[in-house]
Amino acid sequence: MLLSKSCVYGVQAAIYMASLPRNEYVSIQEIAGKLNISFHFLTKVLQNLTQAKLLMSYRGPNGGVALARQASDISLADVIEAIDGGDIFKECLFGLPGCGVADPCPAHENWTSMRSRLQHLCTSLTLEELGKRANQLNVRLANADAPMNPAMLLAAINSKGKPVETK
Amino acid sequence: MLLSKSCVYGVQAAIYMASLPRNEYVSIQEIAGKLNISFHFLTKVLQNLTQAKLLMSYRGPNGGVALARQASDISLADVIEAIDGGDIFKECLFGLPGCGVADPCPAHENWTSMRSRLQHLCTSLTLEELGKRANQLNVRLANADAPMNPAMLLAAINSKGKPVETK
DNA sequence: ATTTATTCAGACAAAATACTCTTAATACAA
DNA sequence: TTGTATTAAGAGTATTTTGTCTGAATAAAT
Repeated sequence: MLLSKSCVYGVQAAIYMASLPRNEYVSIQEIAGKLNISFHFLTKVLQNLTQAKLLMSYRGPNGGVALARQASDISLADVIEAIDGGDIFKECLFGLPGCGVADPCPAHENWTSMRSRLQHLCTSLTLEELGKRANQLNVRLANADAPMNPAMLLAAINSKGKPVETK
Repeated sequence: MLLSKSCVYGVQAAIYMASLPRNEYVSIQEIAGKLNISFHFLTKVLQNLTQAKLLMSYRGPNGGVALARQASDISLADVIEAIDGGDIFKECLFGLPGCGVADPCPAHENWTSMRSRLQHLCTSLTLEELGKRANQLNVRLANADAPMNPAMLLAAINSKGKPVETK
């Protein structure tokens, strides 16, 4: 996979926070529950994001984490780099150290152009945009067995008359 | 990294074979030596390629492995899929199972277009092309501390009068 | 003050990946 | 027909990644 699992979790959590109506502290418990991720593991992952100043955290009752900047000012690339490091956008396809114009691998030209497209995509996708999309009907952030998003819940209520019972 | 190490080794070996003047059986010893890869590990990796009918193998003295089809008829994607599986070209950016038009993640649209570019690149890059490039001066297939490729050796001899001594 | 809810830090365990080694099977050569 | 060079198969080890757990630090509420 392109992104490590840690990285995916971090991205999902960041998008989840950006999808909320207001940027308030949310407990990692809540995020982990909504996204079906191990709480303790997510805690570790999000520490990377707070250390990178993408999140701010607050301890104690009603504490949690929140975006440290406007969602429109945090890119997908910011989150990815904070967790997996910036190498994704620099690395050789074959992982050869020093692969570059002076000393390229046979796929260098092709790969650098792919890579910069990828980087461009990730730097131009903001949490704001991703958060908006996450709120749309039939869009989901995590595994199918995770709780529905607000839009889906609302739709389910409206169409059925009463919400489906969950065990 | 996008590709597993096993996969990179397999790709490197395949390109190495395609870079040779004729498609003859080459011992895995030789390949592993030239590419600075553990012999036993490479053996395992290449077994995937022979099972996938991309390589043919022959045991006993003067045995080895060789491309099972013309280098122009084997794509980078063929090799990648034989080792890492075809999921690379199908997977969701976040690894969500079932992510698709009906049930997308927030990055679905952007990612599918990137992914298909990647797939197109890998299916259109043939071992023939990559092998040719590997034979060019200052192009290398593996780590810098691996032996030089034929073109580099030749150039070194011609420019210096005698080859550089290596410890 | 004490309890409670939270993040932070780090030890530990499990799983996946990468790598090593040994033995078997095969085929050539003397 | 015995030895030798090679791939095949699979057991075993090491490293990295993923995940779990426990305790400390912090801050609010009672």
